[in-house]
Amino acid sequence: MNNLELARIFYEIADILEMKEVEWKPRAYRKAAQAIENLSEDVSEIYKKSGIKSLEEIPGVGESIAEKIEEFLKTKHIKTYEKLKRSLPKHLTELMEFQGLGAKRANILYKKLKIKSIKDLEKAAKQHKISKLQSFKIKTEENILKGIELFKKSSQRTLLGIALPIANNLINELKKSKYVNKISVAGSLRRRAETIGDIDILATSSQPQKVMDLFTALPDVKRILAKGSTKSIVLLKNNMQADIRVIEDKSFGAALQYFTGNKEHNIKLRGIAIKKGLKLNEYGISKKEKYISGKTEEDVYKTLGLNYMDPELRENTGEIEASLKNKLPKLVSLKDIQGDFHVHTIESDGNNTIEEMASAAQKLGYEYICITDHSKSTYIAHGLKEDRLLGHIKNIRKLQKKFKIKIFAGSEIDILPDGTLDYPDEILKKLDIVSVSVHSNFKKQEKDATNRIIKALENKYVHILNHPTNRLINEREPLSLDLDKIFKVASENKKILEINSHPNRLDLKDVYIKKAKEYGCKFSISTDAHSTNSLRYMELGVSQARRGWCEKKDIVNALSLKEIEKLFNIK
DNA sequence: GCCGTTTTCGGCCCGACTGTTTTCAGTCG
Repeated sequence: MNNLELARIFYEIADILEMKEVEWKPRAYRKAAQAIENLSEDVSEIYKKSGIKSLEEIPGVGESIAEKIEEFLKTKHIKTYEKLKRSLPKHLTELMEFQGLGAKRANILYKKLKIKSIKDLEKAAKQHKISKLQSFKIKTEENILKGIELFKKSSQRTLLGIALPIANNLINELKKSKYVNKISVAGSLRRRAETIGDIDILATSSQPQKVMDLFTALPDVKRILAKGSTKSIVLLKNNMQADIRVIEDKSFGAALQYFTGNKEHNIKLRGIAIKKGLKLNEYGISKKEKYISGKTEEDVYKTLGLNYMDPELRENTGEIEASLKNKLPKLVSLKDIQGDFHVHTIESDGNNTIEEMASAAQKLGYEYICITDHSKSTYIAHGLKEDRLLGHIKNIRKLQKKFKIKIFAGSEIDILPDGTLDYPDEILKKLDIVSVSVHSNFKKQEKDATNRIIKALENKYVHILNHPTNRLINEREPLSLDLDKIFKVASENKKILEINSHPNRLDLKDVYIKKAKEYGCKFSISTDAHSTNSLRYMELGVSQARRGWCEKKDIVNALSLKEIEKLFNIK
């Protein structure tokens, strides 16, 4: 749990140094912060291996930052940081988070008007003090006032599951135009990050201006934030920002690569290009001003001596190195998925019947589905007591006769605070597939919380651990867990970890999936659907599995029905 | 402050848009 705190500190150090007009260091601190943020292992674990030396192996971390990490691990403080913080007013770096204000202009505002926070900024703008400054005119003041309204509303990133359909809608609208040739989403959305800052769209056209007009007039648009000849930015009605960029056909691949990012991935690619005497930008790869390639992303990677890599991998977490060694994973895809192991019905807190869920799953082309209603302790969700569960199982067996799709009888069983399960073993024996979840006592200390889950995983009837960390994105912190220990136990006991596809959950999350995979764990990608519509969340879970470098062989519900029956010993 | 198959010193991604501007700096992604 040190990584996020350290990343935050290093980002702030970067901001403070930038305010002080220190050159280059801010970039170094940001690079290190980003690397630490994306680690799949806690820095304390890395430090345990061989101290400062192993810390320096983190890309972007050198001697000085490694020492600061050590200091933090030992004392929970970093003296340089405390000192830097004291040298500026408390909230000053908050100004840099404001759209349109960077270090330079924030600094001017502070020096000339003593503006130290967003609150001060709002006050000064309302009193028209800003437009009186020599280097700030009326337009800036207006933009600040507009920006404040937005700043209050939308400090949170949007869930992937919400942004994706909105973006698809925008793209479908634009596709209708004869002026739009090729079009795609780019950015973090194309990489299928769990949350999205803004929607990036890339298109090709011989008439970019027409596309700008079209885009800024779409029905979802609330306000135009910028409109140029090849690039525009709008604010959507749901307060998300959407950007479009239009280029020529011959640059589509290069631009798509460029705008998909992420930033660190791109910087590394450009480094590779430079070493080969090439220049890489959004228009293509060139040598001495002469265009070489850029029509497709495949061309771009090939020219750089790399294999094509799926967007979900492009986070500069080893994919470029893997590509150079021809060791990129062949990622699992939605069409590999043969069934869903986690769905609810009206018997507990779902909205549809067993028949409706089974029939919807059959329509998706699945071979099997597992009905997993809640166990008795989740009384809020009408969890089933033993007698009701036995009746439920009987009902499932009876309904099977009406369906081609295999309906497994399962249950989402509570792991009680002491690690025992909500049903006794005699009941578990009667279920085809046993999956277990934590639904209470979220605040336990790491040791207790970890032991609670490990005890459940050691039950020989348990097959799957659902939403392992129990986080809700933007809402609830994950359980405090020693995940290394849990992954180790899961792997040794051949227990399956769920990748929960619900937009709010996406749990396990990408970096932990990758880590668990290294421990040899297998995964089930499930929707936790409470209605037939939500079965479609599967693509979100698959995208996170892909971000965790999973191949078909890592995913249990990519197995055929026969293989599943063999795996779970179901007769 | 970091980094190295051009380098242990001297570089550090690069281009669009806005407005502070009329030839350029600041900010963003």
